[in-house]
Amino acid sequence: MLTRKQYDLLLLIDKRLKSDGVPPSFDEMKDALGLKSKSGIHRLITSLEERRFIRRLPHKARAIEVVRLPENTPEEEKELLRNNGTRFRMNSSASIIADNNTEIPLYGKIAAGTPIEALRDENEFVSVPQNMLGMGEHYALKVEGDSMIEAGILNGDTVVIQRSNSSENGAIVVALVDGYEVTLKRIYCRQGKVALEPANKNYETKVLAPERVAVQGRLVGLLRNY
Amino acid sequence: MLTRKQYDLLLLIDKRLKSDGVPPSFDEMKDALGLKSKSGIHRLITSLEERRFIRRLPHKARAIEVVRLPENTPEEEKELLRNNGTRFRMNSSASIIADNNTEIPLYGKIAAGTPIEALRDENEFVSVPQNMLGMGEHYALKVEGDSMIEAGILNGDTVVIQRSNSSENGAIVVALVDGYEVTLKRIYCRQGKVALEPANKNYETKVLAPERVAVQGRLVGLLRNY
DNA sequence: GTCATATTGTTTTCTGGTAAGCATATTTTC
DNA sequence: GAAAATATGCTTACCAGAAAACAATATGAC
Repeated sequence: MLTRKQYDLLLLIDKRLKSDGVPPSFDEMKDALGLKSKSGIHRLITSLEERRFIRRLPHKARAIEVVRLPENTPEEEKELLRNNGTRFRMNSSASIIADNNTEIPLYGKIAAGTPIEALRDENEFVSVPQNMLGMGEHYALKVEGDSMIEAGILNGDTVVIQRSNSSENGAIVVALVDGYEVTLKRIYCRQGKVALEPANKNYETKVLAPERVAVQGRLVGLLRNY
Repeated sequence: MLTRKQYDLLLLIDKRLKSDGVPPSFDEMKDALGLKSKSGIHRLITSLEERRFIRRLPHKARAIEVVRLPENTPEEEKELLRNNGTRFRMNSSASIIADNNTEIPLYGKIAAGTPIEALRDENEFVSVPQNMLGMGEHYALKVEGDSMIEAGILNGDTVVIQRSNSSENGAIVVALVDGYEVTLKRIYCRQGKVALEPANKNYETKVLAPERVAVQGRLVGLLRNY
């Protein structure tokens, strides 16, 4: 996940945050890593941000925050981290990864009849209360259209999806039909067929052969802003 | 996240709050940081407010509150903070967990026709994505009943309310009627009367004299778990 | 009205972050 | 093993923001 330099820099920032409370400036990082210019640091920082190990405010001095540390931190280092903050361990070290990972990627929009727009590389994220997340991988989609309006899912809502290939009967899922059309629908299995049922009288339930339908995830949460 | 000055000032305010119960004035802060003018303090305070470390009331003397402390306060200082006072610990540790999720109090349930159950002292909290919150104070309510179902607000949903006494026409608000009945409704002002309109054909719009209705807050967000 | 507190403005200085260009390792891929 | 992609190193230059100082108002408290 990280290169040596990126990793070293991340640990440095984390260390400094814990010892001083203030993150190092680019110049200080430059010195600490033994570089002669800041631009290298700039690129490392950019990578770390892209990979969501740190978060920052653009154009602000020392506006860096460590979001998480890499999982594979060597044992000795982990030991160190652990001893650094026994009581407040929740915010230090890798435990963050497990329970506090509250940002999930926003993959795009979903609407009846149109495929998801591929936004994945744009690196957009949505923050979600962690109690909304269960096990496994989650992502978010923006709902477009009114096909699920009777289930209280409105145009513009953000839905939280747990990645999964299976589904219980009657669950609301993200389903891929014929490999290109993605919809958010209630799913039922009836006599060897799969029914995708919208929650809007103006739309029709589609009954399809199981081969044509691939479940991509299960609806686990919904967020709406007014 | 913070520069040295910002960080020092934040700790100073926190310390004074805990030892005296009263935040320092601008002048006192100026002296404590060894500045020769208050304007610097003003700017530091502004940055701290921007970054949501403190909250303040405009035009009020010493109206500063510490919302949270930086994630990576050095251990010794944290130790101090822990021993000094529990006052703000809930808040700070809560937001430490996940910077992007703030915890707001869950005051109880709200339903057409029945008052909010007072849960306030039970100290229940709900975590919400920070981008759902605007300025001011927020709280959460659990929706009971189906009176707003056509607005996509279902039984069991959690609504996020921004405390406020006023409202725009057509907004969904928490309204207190005759001092005892609390409902979540769309509000309209018509010819000197106030209309509280449910989003369900089976319920009726109430038209009341303005004196009988007190707006308690404005709907700003909604959370649902499946 | 007076005093203490807050807000706003301007200027200057300096630190810190951004950016582009080019060179050099290092890793990946075929 | 060579080509390609990625990561890193270094330089220079530029610009934005942080900070300090001083001044002038505005506002709330009493």
